[in-house]
Amino acid sequence: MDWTDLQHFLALAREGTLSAAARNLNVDHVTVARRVAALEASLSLKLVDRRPRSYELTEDGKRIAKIGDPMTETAFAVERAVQASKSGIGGEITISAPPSLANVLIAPKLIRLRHLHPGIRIKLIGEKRTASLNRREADLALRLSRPTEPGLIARKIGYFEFALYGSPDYLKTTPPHAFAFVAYDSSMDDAPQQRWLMRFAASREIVLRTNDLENQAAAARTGIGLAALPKFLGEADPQLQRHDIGGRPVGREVWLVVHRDLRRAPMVRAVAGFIETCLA
Amino acid sequence: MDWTDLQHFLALAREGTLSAAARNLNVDHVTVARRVAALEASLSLKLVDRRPRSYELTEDGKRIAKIGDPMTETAFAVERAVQASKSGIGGEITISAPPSLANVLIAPKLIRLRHLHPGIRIKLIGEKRTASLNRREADLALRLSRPTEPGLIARKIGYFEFALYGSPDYLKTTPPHAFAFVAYDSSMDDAPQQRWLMRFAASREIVLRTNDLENQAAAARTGIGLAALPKFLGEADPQLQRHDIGGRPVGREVWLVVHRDLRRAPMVRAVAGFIETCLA
DNA sequence: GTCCATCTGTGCGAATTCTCACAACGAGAT
DNA sequence: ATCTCGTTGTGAGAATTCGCACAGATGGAC
Repeated sequence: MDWTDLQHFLALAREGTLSAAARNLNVDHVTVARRVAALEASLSLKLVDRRPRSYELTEDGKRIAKIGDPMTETAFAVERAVQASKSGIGGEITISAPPSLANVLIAPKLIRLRHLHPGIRIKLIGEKRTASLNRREADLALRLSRPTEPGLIARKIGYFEFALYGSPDYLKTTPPHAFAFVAYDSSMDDAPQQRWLMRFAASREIVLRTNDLENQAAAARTGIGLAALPKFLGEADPQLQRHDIGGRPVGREVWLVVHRDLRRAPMVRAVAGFIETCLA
Repeated sequence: MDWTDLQHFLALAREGTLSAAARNLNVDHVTVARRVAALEASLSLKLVDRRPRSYELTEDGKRIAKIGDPMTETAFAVERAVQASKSGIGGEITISAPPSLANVLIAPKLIRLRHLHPGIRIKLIGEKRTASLNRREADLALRLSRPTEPGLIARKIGYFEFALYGSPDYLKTTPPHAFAFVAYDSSMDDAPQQRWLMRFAASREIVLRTNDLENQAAAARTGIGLAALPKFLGEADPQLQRHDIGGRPVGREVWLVVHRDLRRAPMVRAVAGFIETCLA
């Protein structure tokens, strides 16, 4: 049995479509189709039903995929072990962080990291979707809450508060009872800063909902209303002015997360230390 | 990371040499060498030291091999699951058995099995070395004692006794105090039939030691001395005559062994049932 | 309806990979 | 000493595999 064939089949089983599996494996979708067909031939067992617009696993295929799935996990464990084995500081390291943190607090300071360790190549992923450290989509991650996945080690390395910001002109001309607001869309309704904003807004209007914090800031700058922004974003922007309100301010913790297997890797330690200084 | 590269590296780590790994994987040794080199290149990590006459794992290589080893086990589990998934009775099935059992009790009757299930292809391995059912070197195995490996299911399906045999002429002309004996070599000193023979021989001479029971039988036929042979071998041979001695006879049980994962596979059940009738 | 995005299937040329044959070398047996 | 067996290394040709470009088809948005 060809292991690569099996790898492609497992990717197909996991992702659901040839194309998604192909993206996942960084190959052409045709290759996935061919390898799955080759696996079926070598096992003399039908694993998928080829429907006009989709591949569907047969019962046998589902069973095989379930049994073979641990191979994927082990393969990732091997990759982590490899990364951990690398003694020198050099090569590529991937950092995942919420976009705003990545843009404002990390990216501008990366030049210093390059200066400290010239051999290093940094890949910074600013994504809302939390990258999986288990699957080695990233070596290090910044998160706003303590992760619960097993195998991950998290350290609280920072804290930041939110405040309401609007354009100076808007704040000067608009009475508080007429404030309009900019918020995340409803998928973020559980986030503390969103609840905080909603409670303060009460019955006043939400004029814009967007998932992107930069968009919220941009909207607030134009004078459309008030947005809840991290202070590290709002204070640095001359086109935004803080509007203080009473009560307990809301804030989020910043956690630095690393997989247990990579904890001791020199490069990971170096970069983790650097990120801590960024947030100090 | 290429899974096939990893597979080749794991085989090398397990087998110790390029050539042995190549045999194990049914490829050329050059292929193993290249794939291991490719793996090292893609991981940027040295896994083996290339010495003039051997490959030796580096510390990193040992660690990686240990971590990746479960992949091999899972791959075998997949193969077993595939075999178990095959609904019809057809295709190849591998049976492992001690050579004498294979030759005398199984092989002559296989024609009947073919008759019952024309689609079946049988691979009968008569080896002293017990094939690993876990690694799917065989689907079914006959053993002379209950196996202890986890995951295996064993049923006692037979019992046979040993007796001493020599050529009729030898037994007629030789007084018991002058008997000479044919035995297994010392690697079999723990086997019940060997201990039984040795105790009876006491100080009398062992003139031939051979691992192969057929050789023992052939030697006994020529009149060199007495050999401890299964009755199913000795009684059927007109050139051999039993020499009864007092005391408890020695015998061995016959166990039919199958991996838990294959227990319910139709073809395995069919062949297992057939083998039981062979020994009934 | 039309457009657009997404998915799978096909044919072909290019790149890669494998096997084969041969070589060199050392260990152990005779 | 010689022979045989098993090991790794090298080079070349053959076989395989892959990616690309394009096609067809479907569902959703407008």
